[in-house]
Parts: sequence; C-alpha cells; structure tokens
Amino acid sequence: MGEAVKSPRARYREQVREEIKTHAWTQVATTGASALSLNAIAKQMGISGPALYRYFRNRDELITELVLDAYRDLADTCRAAASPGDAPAARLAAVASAMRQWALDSPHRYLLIYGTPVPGYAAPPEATTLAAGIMTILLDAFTEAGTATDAATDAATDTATGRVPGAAAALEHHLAGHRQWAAGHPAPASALRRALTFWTRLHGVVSLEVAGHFTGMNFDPALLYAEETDSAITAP
Amino acid sequence: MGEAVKSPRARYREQVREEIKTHAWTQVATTGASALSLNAIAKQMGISGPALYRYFRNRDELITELVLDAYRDLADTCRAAASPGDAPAARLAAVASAMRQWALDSPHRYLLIYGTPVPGYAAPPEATTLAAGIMTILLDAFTEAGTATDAATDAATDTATGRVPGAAAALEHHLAGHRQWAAGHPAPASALRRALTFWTRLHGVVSLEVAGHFTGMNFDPALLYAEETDSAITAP
DNA sequence: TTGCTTTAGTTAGAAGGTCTAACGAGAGTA
DNA sequence: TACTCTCGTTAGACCTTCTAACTAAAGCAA
Repeated sequence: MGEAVKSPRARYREQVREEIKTHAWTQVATTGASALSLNAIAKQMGISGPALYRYFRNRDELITELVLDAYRDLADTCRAAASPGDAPAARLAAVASAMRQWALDSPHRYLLIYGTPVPGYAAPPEATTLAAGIMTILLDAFTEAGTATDAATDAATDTATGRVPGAAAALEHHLAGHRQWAAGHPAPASALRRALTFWTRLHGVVSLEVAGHFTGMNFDPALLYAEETDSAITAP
Repeated sequence: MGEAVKSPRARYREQVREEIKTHAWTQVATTGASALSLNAIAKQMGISGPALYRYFRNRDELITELVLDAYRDLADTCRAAASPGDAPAARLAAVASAMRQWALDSPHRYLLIYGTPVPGYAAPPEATTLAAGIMTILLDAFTEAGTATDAATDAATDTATGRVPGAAAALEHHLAGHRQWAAGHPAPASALRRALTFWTRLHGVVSLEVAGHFTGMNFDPALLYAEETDSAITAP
C-alpha cells in the first residue's frame, strides 16, 4: 500500500533481479538446476561475476527464488484449470491434465520442485503455503464429489470385493486425526485420503516420465496418466 | 570362465576400484550424488586426486557404476522379498514393503536411480536390463494373480460403478500392442497394466516421501504407502 | 551548487572442483 | 637381467562459488 511508489534505485534493483532470474530460467530449462552457474549468467548480462552477489546473497537464494516462482506458476496453472462452474470430476480431470502439461512444458522446472533436493538446501516456509494452495483445489473438488456419490460408493463397497476396508479405512482414520496439512479445510477424511492419493499417483507417473524412465519402454505415457487420473478420481 | 585366475595387477586394480566405490557410497549416503567429489575420495584414501583417473575415466563413469550397483541391489532386494512359495498378493505386498524400506534405508541411493537425472548423463543399457528384471517379478505375480481372480473381477466390474472401462481398457488395449518392455513375458494385458501402475503408485509415494515433501504435513507416510500398495494389488 | 552517503560495479584472490600432460619409480614379465 | 607396463606423482589449465577492497556514480540534502 504505502510502498506503491518506489525509489528509482529500488526499481532498478527489482529490474536487474528479474533479468537475472530470466537468464537463470533459460539455464534451468536447458541444463537443469544443478548446472546453474552465476558466472555464466553474469557473462550473458555483460557484467562481472561478483556483481550478481549484490542481488542474491548466494546461489541457494537464487534457486529458492526460482523454486517459489515455479510453485506459484504451478498453483496458478492448477487454479486456472479448475473452472468453478464445472463438476468436481471434470475439474479434477482438468487439473490433472494441466499438471502433466506443465511438467512436460519444462521438465527441469518440474524437477526443481519435485526432483532430488539440492544438498544443503531447505525449502522456504512459503513453498509449503503454496503447496497447500494446490492441495486446497483438490480438497474442494473431492469434498464436493464425495457428498454427491457417497451413497452409491457405500452401497458398492459393502458388497463382495475386498476393496476400501483395510488399508484405506486405516489411512482415513489416521488422517482424521492428522489433518493439519489441510490448513483448516473442512474436508471429510475420505476427501483427505483421495486428494492425497490423487497427488501421489499422478506424481508417480509424471516424475518417472520426466526423469526418462519410460524412454525405451515404447508405450504412451499419456494413456497411463489418463488411466491413473481416472483411477484417482473415480475410485472410492 | 577362462578368466577365473587373474593377474596380481588385475586383482589389485579390482580391489582399488572397490575401495573407491566404497568411499563414493559413503559420500553419496551423506551428501548426495550431486556433491560427490573425486578429490575428496582421493584425500580419504591418501592418494592424489588425479590418481583416481587411472581407475575411472571420469566422474560420470563412477556415478554410472554406482547407479548399476544400486539397481542390482534393488533388484536383489525385490527378488529376495518375493518368496516363490507365497501367493501372488503376498509376494507383491512383500516386494512393496521391501522397496520402501530399501528407499528409506538410503534415500540418496534411491534418488540416484529415480531422482533428477544428472545433466549430461545417460543411463547405460544394463540399467534397462536390471529395471526389466524387477518388472519381471511384478509381471509374474500379476499374471498368476490375474488368472485366479479374473472371473470375480469381470463380474464385479460389469455392474453399476463406472470403473475399469474407459481409460483402463484403453491403456490395456494400447499395452497389448506395446509390450516390448516386458521382454517377452507372456503376461496378459491386464497384468501389464497392473504391474505398471503398481510401479508408478508406489514410486509416487516413496519419491515424495524421500524428497521430503511430506515433512511438515504431519501424517504417517507408511499408512499412505500401505493403502496404495493395497490399491495396486487388489484393484481390478 | 556543493558535499555527503549509499550503492553498483570493478579487480584480485582464496578455496574448491574436474581433468590433462608429462614424468619418475616400481612391479610384473620375458 | 632387461624390458615393458602401469601406478602415482606434480604442474597446471579451466571451471566454479564467494569474499575483500576499491572506484565511480547516483541520489539526496543543505
């Protein structure tokens, strides 16, 4: 509010920081975050290496900034995909599709968030907040979906097949008492469980695909992803 | 065969290579693969840095060796967990449990295989072979399990709920024509699909856990893993 | 306008890394 | 005994991150 008008120096500073981040992103996109070099960025910008340390305390601080940008972008992408008017199942399908596309658009950006954490690095608290924001979209949808189909699901699962009870029930019971991560969301335990498995199942496919573990296997990951999306949305 | 007896020089060489790898593993276990330093290993062994280049052409070759060791160890662990006498569902549960334990025993070793690939690095063909070996265990179990419960599953899925058809059927149809990765295994398409989702679902949970994405969420990943194991084994 | 303060950028350099080149010394082999 | 092969050495090129000390200029205030 009060800081709407900034001093010219602060404006310039902001501008240079953005330019550094832009160069960093192209480097991340091409060689990955582990090969990110402050020296190379400086050379590209026509300044000396140490000059960058006026803008970022060290390499980790720059990477942290990139991680937060990536989280923000992913959260925005998911939010944009979940059209409020659509039915919950359609919203979830759209979010799933958007997430994979976001990952494939820039594999290194995805790996920056979900890949191997860099040695000394610790994710900033804000990252947790942003991750919770994505989770809220899922919790909203599963909560709404759950109340609409609970009756049918209960009827189906009470019959023959041995699904749902055992492990799933145990997990739900546990989550009912460990729901701090839902940040006060009034989702029922079943929605907590389904949102969690939605996340882990899709991440399982995407992360293996992005890391290249499907290359050479010669099948279409999109179909596997579609199947897992479907399973995560329609399974009880 | 003919090379059973080796020259003393070759034996010494083998021995030093092993010692280097041992030091490399402790370094991977503590700081992760990205921080692996040949210089540091040499210092620990009391030799100069360049001496290591007599044994490994470069850093990548050492890492490749570690990756193959990790694959071999994971494959052995899975094989050991799948007792031939047990029922397929029990074997799969044991393999799932062993895989998570293996990952948690040394997160960096898991990430060496399934984490962010290092920039210029390409997995050697032997890695694909070893990965296929693990897959064979799953295909065996799901093939055996499938023939035992197919009738019941068909009956259940023909009824009310909208599961199985759509995406799952499309995936199975696709896999029936793209099964090179199964390396000649006579598994039916449903077993191919279930083995694949077994792999991706469990990897989804473990990789997020190992990368620390559950820390701060304050729930027990073991229960989530148990639920996903159950879903992957008992789902149609 | 003059002068002070703050800051951006510079070069030099320490400490670390991978990796090559050239050389000495010893172990294995003929 | 003499040759060859290979191991380990040092020197050094070329990277990296990051600190220290200095210069120059921009902004601000009297």
